[in-house]
Amino acid sequence: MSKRDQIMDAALKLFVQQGLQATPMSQVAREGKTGMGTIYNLFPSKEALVNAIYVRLKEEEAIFVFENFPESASVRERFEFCFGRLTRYFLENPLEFQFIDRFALSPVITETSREVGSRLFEPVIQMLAEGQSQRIIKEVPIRQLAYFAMTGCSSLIRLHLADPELELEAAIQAQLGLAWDAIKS
Amino acid sequence: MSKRDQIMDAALKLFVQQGLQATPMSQVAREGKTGMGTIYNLFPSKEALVNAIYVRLKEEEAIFVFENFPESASVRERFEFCFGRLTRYFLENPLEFQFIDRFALSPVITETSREVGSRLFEPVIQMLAEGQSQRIIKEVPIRQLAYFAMTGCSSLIRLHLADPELELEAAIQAQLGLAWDAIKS
Amino acid sequence: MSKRDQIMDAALKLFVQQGLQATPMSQVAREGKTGMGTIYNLFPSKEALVNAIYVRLKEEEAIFVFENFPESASVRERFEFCFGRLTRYFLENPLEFQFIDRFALSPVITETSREVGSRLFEPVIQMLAEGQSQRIIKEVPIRQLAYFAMTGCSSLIRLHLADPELELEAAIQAQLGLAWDAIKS
Amino acid sequence: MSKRDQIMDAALKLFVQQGLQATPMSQVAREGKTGMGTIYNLFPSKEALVNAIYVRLKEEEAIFVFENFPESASVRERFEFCFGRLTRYFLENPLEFQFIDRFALSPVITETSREVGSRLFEPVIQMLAEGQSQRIIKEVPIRQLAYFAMTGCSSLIRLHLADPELELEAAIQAQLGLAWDAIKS
DNA sequence: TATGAATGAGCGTTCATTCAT
DNA sequence: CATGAATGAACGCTCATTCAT
Repeated sequence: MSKRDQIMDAALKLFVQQGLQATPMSQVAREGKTGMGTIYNLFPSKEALVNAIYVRLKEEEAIFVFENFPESASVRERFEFCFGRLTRYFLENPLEFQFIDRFALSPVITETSREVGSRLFEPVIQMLAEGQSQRIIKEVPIRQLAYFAMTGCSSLIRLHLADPELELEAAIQAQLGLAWDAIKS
Repeated sequence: MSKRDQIMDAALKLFVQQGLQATPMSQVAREGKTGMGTIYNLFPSKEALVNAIYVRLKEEEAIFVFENFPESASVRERFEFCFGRLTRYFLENPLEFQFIDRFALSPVITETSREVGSRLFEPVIQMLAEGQSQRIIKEVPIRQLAYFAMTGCSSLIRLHLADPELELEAAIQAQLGLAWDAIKS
Repeated sequence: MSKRDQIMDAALKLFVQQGLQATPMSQVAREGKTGMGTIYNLFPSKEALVNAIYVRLKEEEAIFVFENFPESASVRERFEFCFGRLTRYFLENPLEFQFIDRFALSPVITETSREVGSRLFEPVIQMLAEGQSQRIIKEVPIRQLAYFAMTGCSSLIRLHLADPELELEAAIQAQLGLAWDAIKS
Repeated sequence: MSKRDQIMDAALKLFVQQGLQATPMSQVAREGKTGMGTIYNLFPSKEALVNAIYVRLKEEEAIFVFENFPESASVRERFEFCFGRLTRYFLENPLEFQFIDRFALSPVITETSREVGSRLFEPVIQMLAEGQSQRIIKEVPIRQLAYFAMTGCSSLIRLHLADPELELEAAIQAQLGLAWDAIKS
């Protein structure tokens, strides 16, 4: 594994477990099995490291969610595909979820980084638009629909983190039902 | 206004605008028009101040949301009452919303403080349970329904903060529709 | 008991038990059952309080040591009288001993305060001078003799504080023997 | 000279000249020609620095006092050797003397550090025991004798610090005479 | 390129002192 | 006179960042 990845992985774990400011760069170096200098050769600052992790996570998320995306399937099928994938991705990668959930809105994440995150929405937006033109989806501003569905998705993962006993498979199906019923017209 | 309130108000504003760690206690003192010592006479540490603000906001939120709550109205009416109030409260108090939204999951907020926040859910949980026994609400674990609806509510406020142009009155109505359609059976 | 004495007694105890800088004036006020303001009405500063205690202790010490001093007894008898009294005084007043032992050389004690302490030496010096002219005492600079005998006296009390098991009456007699044999010609 | 030594030397001087609490760590850094961080890389806290200095001084003292110690010489000769060396060591190293004299009994010096100091006594204790079995030394508890002689030794150095005019060589000889006459039977 | 010892600005916190009551 | 809430300068300590090796 590259030094770069070692550092990002160590930092991801520590930032989530301890918080951003409670994690000194020296600890990131130790856990990442590198020296301080190496980190600063690869990332100009702590803030840059945080942003690099954010962007990488968003990219991985997008890749996972849209891999084998059935472009020509029905709106309903596409909706369930991508929200199902998203939910599963975060359930299996709790560190990644928590990082995004907790730091996305923090001022350390720059506008530029946040824009990368928006890319993910594009196919969703398009799908919802198509659903609206087919009169399958409610006539509500698309971004409002998208936000609503995606934060609904986060809520399940937070619930799971708070209570790991939860019967997951059923919960995921139920959650997709809630989200779809919310937006379908 | 009491010193205590001056300090909490100044801190709330600064913490949201600049972030927790980017706000030195000396700045809180200056904005709160007190000396550092006064803060530390009232709050044992910075962390305690953050938690005190969190708890106060949660209490104010609960008071606002459940004031004149129509206990004997229909489930649908009660649902719209409290989610409508919650949405309006946060739309009118963006600082309060952002503080809760951003710091609730941070490790500085103690479990004890978080429990205060849960109190707020109780009447909502009860309302949903009643709806389920009347077969108006889906047969999905109640906490899942509650989380889903409440984070859906936050999503509108985040949307509004990102894009203040949004036509609010219509959006609130739409949002209540989304949430209700999600959970009704 | 006067406020002044309450404060000095509380401060004496706390300063010895915790150290000077580890004892806030607020704690002195609390233990002395007064307010902060009262302390500052009676003593202009913390330093002044420390010095006032030092001077009072030195005066009490002198009074105790020279009470009923047998002015016309032999040099040997006077020697044993005053060193015996000094030893006993500090053995019975360990707080007082520790305060003087530990803070006398600290820079908080002013030259002026220290001079008060020297008064105590005068009759001792005079006694030693008389002993020298009678050829009973060694021909060594008198201050050297006096210092030697007095610090020897402290050593027994430190020993007692470190090991309270010590058989005291015998130790005091032995100590007087050591000191006398040291200085006698 | 190592950073560690630079820091300890600067701190020794400042602590003696100004007192412990009157010396900020920032001043130690400045005088020691290092940054604050370097101090805290080498010593976990100010207290640890004080203790490290104490232990180092005690070790240096022991080395100086017992170098070329005539193990097989007479008790009298050994007595004069080590008390003579001790006296000279402190007369030549007044900073070192004052540090030990003033802080040894302060609560910042831990029990652990103090124990290091006691090592120094061992050969002295043994020598006195030997003297007692030869009936040269008084039948008084050995620790009492040792304490008496050693604090007697300090008294000369304090006298010298108070009055640097003192004719030293004669005073040292006189002092050894006082101490020996005190303890010999 | 990789390292980690060195740096010092900046923070949270304390506490001697004041002064309105 | 007695009080103690209010003050803010000053301290111990941390940690992001640099740079000589």
